[in-house]
Amino acid sequence: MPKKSEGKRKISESTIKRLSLYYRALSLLEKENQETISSKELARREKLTPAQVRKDLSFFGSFGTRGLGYPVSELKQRIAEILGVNRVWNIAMIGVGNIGSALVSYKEFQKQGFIIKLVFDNDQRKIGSNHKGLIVSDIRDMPRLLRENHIEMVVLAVPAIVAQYIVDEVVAAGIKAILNFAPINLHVPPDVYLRSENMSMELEYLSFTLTNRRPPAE
Amino acid sequence: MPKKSEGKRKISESTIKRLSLYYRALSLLEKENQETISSKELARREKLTPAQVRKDLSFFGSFGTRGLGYPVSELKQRIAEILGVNRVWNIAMIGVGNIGSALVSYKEFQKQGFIIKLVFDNDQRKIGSNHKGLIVSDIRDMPRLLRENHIEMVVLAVPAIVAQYIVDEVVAAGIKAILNFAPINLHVPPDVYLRSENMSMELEYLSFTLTNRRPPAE
DNA sequence: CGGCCCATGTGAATACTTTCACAATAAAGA
DNA sequence: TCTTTATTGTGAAAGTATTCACATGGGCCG
Ligand SMILES: NC(=O)c1ccc[n+]([C@@H]2O[C@H](COP(=O)([O-])OP(=O)(O)OC[C@H]3O[C@@H](n4cnc5c(N)ncnc54)[C@H](O)[C@@H]3O)[C@@H](O)[C@H]2O)c1
Ligand SMILES: NC(=O)c1ccc[n+]([C@@H]2O[C@H](COP(=O)([O-])OP(=O)(O)OC[C@H]3O[C@@H](n4cnc5c(N)ncnc54)[C@H](O)[C@@H]3O)[C@@H](O)[C@H]2O)c1
Repeated sequence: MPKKSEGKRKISESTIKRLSLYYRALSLLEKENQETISSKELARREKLTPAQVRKDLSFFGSFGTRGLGYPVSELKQRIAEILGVNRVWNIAMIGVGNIGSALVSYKEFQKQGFIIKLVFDNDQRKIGSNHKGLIVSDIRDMPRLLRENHIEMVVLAVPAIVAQYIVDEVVAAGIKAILNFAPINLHVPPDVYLRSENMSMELEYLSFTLTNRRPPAE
Repeated sequence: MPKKSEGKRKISESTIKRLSLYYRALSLLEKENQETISSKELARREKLTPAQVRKDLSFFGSFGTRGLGYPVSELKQRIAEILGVNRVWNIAMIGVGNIGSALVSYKEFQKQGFIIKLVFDNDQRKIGSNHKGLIVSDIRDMPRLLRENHIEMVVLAVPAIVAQYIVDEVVAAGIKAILNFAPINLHVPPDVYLRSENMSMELEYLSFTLTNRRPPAE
């Protein structure tokens, strides 16, 4: 019997990220009609250890069969439930510039159930224009439109200088989950979940490793 | 005396990422003409603990003055050296679609010393066209052009299905650092540094937290 | 239907990261 | 010059995450 709805299971960030990896791997395996997969093979594909895979899954229950492995479709379905991706999420994009447009054009999000229903900007030339089937709304109508459209997540693609201001408005409108692309440290109340993508940080990470890598064996 | 060039100092991924945060914070402080900053204040700005800040910096030397704090400009300069961003890095973008174009248009990378010198595609309609002052090159000329232009990092913005193939070519051309945007697990030799940005994973993380958050106090 | 095989599930051990707590010490003011 | 004050730098402690290692038990073959 799966031991769900227990006390305060504290799941680590790394475990959640790995669940995303497992989910992606299982989706591929399902397409290939593979019926079961062992922790060993799943670990190999994602460059992890078999124990790591089993431990991660064990936080949520016992999904495998000893001697056999995990049933691909069933495990995929269970992870979808855990991640909350067995449903549709309505999303609003704020800022339809370079990165905002690229994200709106990206059809994969929609396939995964992340539906961009609204896009906002404050540029009069953009408001009212058609972006991949979506009419750009005026940022001033945001609070009302977010509520009317049952938006639960917001993606922020505005200049860093206005990002905190916009976040405050988004929070005031009752949104609890924000994905931010502006390279700035944003402040939100504790009940609002904020994740930031920072591409410069990744480039700096590469810069660090290239700069500090062990010199090639002499 | 700073204890650099010691044995096998193993710096953790989290420490390196925080160095990026400190660097960004120090750049802002420098603009505001602030001369010194304490670990306490730096920690407050980046939502960390003062001990964390001091410990991170202590891996690389002693940069502060007891009773006073750290000299802003000097510390910024030292972190730039540690991260390897006190210089210019030549970058090639592969794939000039939605996301590739957005990144090429982004002027901040250039300001930080990450210079996109070449862009590649395999679409005949795109090859030869002008993208923000850069002529799109034919992917078939990649190995030669990467070498001729002293490219040291490659950003990958091609469809997932061709990503492994392109990575193999990039590795064969001698590149040791790759930033990948395709949502797929790429395999590279151990001396090649690969980082991946996965936006779906961040959305799934938000989905997880919204789904599993403690219910509002009753 | 009995026994062997194999991979799970999980406590315990290990490894890694963060925080604590305080001695050391530079600056500033008396 | 001496005292006070503030903040660093760092071992040691506490807290997390990962890996080990093996008992457990379902599947399958004979
Ligand atoms: N383009 C990239 O590749 C890239 C990479 C990393 C980070 N970023 C970050 O993403 C953000 C957007 O970058 P971009 O290149 O798309 O910039 P951009 O200037 O092309 O787009 C920003 C958009 O936000 C809109 N905007 C400005 N103020 C607004 C407001 N108050 N309300 C609503 N909309 C407003 C602008 O009209 C514009 O359409 C920036 O913070 C940038 O630093 C971009
Ligand atoms: N657009 C987004 O917002 C977004 C978000 C997350 C991830 N991604 C990922 O980034 C990658 C690119 O996405 P996109 O939306 O820009 O796709 P896109 O189709 O707009 O662009 C891909 C580009 O790569 C080029 N290309 C294809 N095969 C090539 C080859 N063999 N050699 C050189 N160039 C080749 C295409 O001609 C095209 O210009 C994809 O892997 C996608 O999953 C995109």
